[in-house]
Amino acid sequence: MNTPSQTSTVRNANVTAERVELHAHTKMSQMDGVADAKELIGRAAAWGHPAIGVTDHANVHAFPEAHTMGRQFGIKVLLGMEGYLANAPVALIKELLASKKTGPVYPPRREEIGELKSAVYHIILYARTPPGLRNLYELVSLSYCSYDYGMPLIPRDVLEQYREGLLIGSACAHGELFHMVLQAHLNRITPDEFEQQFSAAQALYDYYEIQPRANNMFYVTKGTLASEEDILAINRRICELGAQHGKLVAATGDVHMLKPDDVLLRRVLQIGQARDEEIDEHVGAPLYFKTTAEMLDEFAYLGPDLVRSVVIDNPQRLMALVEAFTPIPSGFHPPKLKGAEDDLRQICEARCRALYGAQPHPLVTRRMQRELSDIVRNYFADLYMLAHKVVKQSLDDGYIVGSRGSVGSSFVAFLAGITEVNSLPPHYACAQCSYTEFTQFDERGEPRPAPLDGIMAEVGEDLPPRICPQCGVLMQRYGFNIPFETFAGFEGNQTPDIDLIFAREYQSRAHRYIEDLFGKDHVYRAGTISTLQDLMAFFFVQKYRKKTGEQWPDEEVNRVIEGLVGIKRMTGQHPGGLIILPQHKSITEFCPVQCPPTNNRDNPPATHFDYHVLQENLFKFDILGHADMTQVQLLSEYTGMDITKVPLNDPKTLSLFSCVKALGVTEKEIGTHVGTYGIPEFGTEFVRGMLDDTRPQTFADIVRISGLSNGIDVWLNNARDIIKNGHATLQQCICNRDDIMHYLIEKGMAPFSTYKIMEQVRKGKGLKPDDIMAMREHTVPDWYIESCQKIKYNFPKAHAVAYVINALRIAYCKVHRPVAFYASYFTVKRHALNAPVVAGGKRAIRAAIDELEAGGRCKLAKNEQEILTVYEVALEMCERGICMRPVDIYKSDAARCIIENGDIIPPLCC
DNA sequence: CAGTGCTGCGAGTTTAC
DNA sequence: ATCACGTAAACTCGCAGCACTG
Ligand SMILES: Nc1nc2c(ncn2[C@H]2C[C@H](O)[C@@H](COP(=O)(O)OP(=O)(O)OP(=O)(O)O)O2)c(=O)[nH]1
Ligand SMILES: [Mg+2]
Ligand SMILES: [Mg+2]
Ligand SMILES: [Zn+2]
Repeated sequence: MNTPSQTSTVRNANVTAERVELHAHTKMSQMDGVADAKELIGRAAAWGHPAIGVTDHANVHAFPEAHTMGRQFGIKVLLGMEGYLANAPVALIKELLASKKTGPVYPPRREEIGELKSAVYHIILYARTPPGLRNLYELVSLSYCSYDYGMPLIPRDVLEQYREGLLIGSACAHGELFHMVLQAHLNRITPDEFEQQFSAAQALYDYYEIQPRANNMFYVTKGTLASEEDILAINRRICELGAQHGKLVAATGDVHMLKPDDVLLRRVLQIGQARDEEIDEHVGAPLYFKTTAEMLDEFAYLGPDLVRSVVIDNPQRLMALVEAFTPIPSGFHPPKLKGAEDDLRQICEARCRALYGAQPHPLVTRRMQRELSDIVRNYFADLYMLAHKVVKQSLDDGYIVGSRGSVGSSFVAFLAGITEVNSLPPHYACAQCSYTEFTQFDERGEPRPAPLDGIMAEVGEDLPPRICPQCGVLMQRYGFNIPFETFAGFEGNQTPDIDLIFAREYQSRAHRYIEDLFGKDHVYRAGTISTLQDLMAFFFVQKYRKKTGEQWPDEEVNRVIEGLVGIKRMTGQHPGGLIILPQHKSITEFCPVQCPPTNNRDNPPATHFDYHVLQENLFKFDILGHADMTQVQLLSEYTGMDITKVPLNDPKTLSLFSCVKALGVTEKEIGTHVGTYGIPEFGTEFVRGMLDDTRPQTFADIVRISGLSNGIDVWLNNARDIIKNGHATLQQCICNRDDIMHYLIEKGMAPFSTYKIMEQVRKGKGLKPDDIMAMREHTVPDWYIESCQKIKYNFPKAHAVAYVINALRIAYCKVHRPVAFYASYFTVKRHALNAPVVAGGKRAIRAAIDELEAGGRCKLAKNEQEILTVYEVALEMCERGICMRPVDIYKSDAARCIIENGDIIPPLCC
């Protein structure tokens, strides 16, 4: 027979109609499937198949990608799943689940499924209609949240309840119907019993599946069946039963890999992860995606008419039953808070009056009004108000909140207390009479021909002192000069998130507060999906080769590794992202949910899809934890000062970023040229090296260093060389993403296109050819274009400013309240603090450092690296004449350092 | 007293901001 | 000698410690 080539990527000319694969696993079939969804769907399209189904084990993770790929390749993709049907009454299943006396059901052991396992069958569930999709999402959610017994089960009763809109197939040899036919074939049940049981069971199904003989050869290998002929007989019998009960029979492949070569991938995967020697023979089965001709050939034994209907006609008829719909409803569906728009306006106006008086400077009013209208138009007012409420609650609870991310670009966010970053251009404001003066704009808000008194400072913190002309007092200095568009874009077409950081201890309380505000069923953790990466794939290959003794050429090793990368390992939870639904929506309209496993039972359930695919449709609020907040809080307690009120333009504090003098030690004593050990984000070897190279003197330049020191190829291979080669100064380089937009607008480019370029570059996607052309036309120099191409990630200026603010607060204490600084530092780093060594003083610390460095410093494990860093800070502390005492069982606190007579007493845990 | 199960913790891995 | 993004969170597994049990 003329079989079309497996590797052919073109439509097979020998058949007049093509089959539809109705049973296919992708890499999302946890550690089982090795077929990439894109490749699978691409191949189905290339072969001219009118559709393909995606049916992963117990999950629907692949839906969004599969749907997108279907569109891309112009082929219908059926959204389905191979579930675990639990053929037992819900009550019994619940009893089994509860039978573990105490504590969580997790983690269930495989062998514990015991008696239940015999009643668990595979079953194919397709979403046939939109309500069917919703039901499928409900079933997935229930299987993970209520019926997870090692595998997420779907009790039969529950399935009946959510039956509407589903298209149900009988699945593989592990399916219920196949199992019954097998029992009858082996005479383990009488024909009467079979007749009765089968009729009852089959009512649930829309179609029966038969599969190639190779899929089920394991029954022969294991000895359950005598020969291949038995497998064929069972398939013939299933066809008869289909005719008898008026159900379609479809030939399906139970695809687990794209092509024959990839059978090896699945074996490597299986052996790689096997705990013991239980290696399933079945895993060698050739479950690759089959052409129409191959399937016609395989099932030829059914006779010419039947083979055509099971391979081509029936699958096509089933495919036609499935309606067209998307896995996630389109549009942005943000949550609502009653009266948010008015409340936000009022809050902003009140704050504005407090800072800038009853008649604020026109620039201030204009910026506020422009932002507010944008915010309202894009349905963000409610989200601002939500953030405002969370911040307020936290402050009321006595925990400070830090700002983070691009929201700091919004002046309204500043007025609403969501960020500490004032994004206006640099200006003076009198605390007494509210007189406001911008250096770059006149009293009408128009650009000045020359800056006020020639003041060139780029941000408020760098402004020289100035006396209010009206009342003669020193004025406040504000403004970090950040455009709103870095957050909101130009046409309201992007959906940014809002990021807040809290002390770690408060993070979960903030989460709970949001749950209370919107109701538990409207707040979900963003879910994540972890997949196999290169390193583990390589280990799997090693293990396989060791077990089998096979030698492979390098290309084969690489092929297998590449093939294994991206296979789903497990699902997880986002570090702090909460998805918040509008009141009238339910999560299963968008995706299923799953419960947090093991220790995190208090966390809200997580979305089954990751945030990436939900981003355009639902709002995410990032409530992150950060040690900085804990440290600032501790510093306030140790010093009795409000650390958030500390001056940010103190020369001694700023000098830490360029020399060690303010610490009263020599470079030699502490082993570095700058004073930023222990200052968050500025203390690493890399960043200290940058500071040494650039010696920043101003707040603005420290913000630049912050941008340059975060992300690959921003400083090294990029800005550093540009400065060294004399193409540009530090101030002209791309330091933060806003710089790009600012520079290109200045060059005369259209604002929206500069925004798009900025977004591309900050995500590491480089420039499009069109962009490069446009940039050249506007006389953008080559070094600038190259720099854009290299950047892999770039901060927004607002984020850099927020973090520099925190760094400077901590640095202020390092200079002026050193004991409190070291006490707070060691408290936050207590997991890496070896108190006995540090209490031993300089000599002991030096010895410990030498010991760690003896084996070569880049060889150090991650935790050893952290311990080393803590030693370096400890050494500096000793050089400044501050001592750590040994742990004191009477005086030491459980978790934090205590200060007594200028000495630090470490916590008990150290 | 050995066996069992629960609990907490560190290491390793991945994702995310 | 080395060319470095910094930091937070979650999950799995294995192991040690401890209480309970037959
Ligand atoms: N060092 C470092 N910081 C990051 C990275 N990704 C994100 N951050 C920090 C800086 C971001 O401003 C902040 C918040 O991240 P987001 O994902 O919310 O992005 P951002 O707010 O910048 O932009 P957005 O408007 O939300 O798209 O977290 C990274 O890869 N490295
Ligand atoms: Mg953000
Ligand atoms: Mg974010
Ligand atoms: Zn005044």
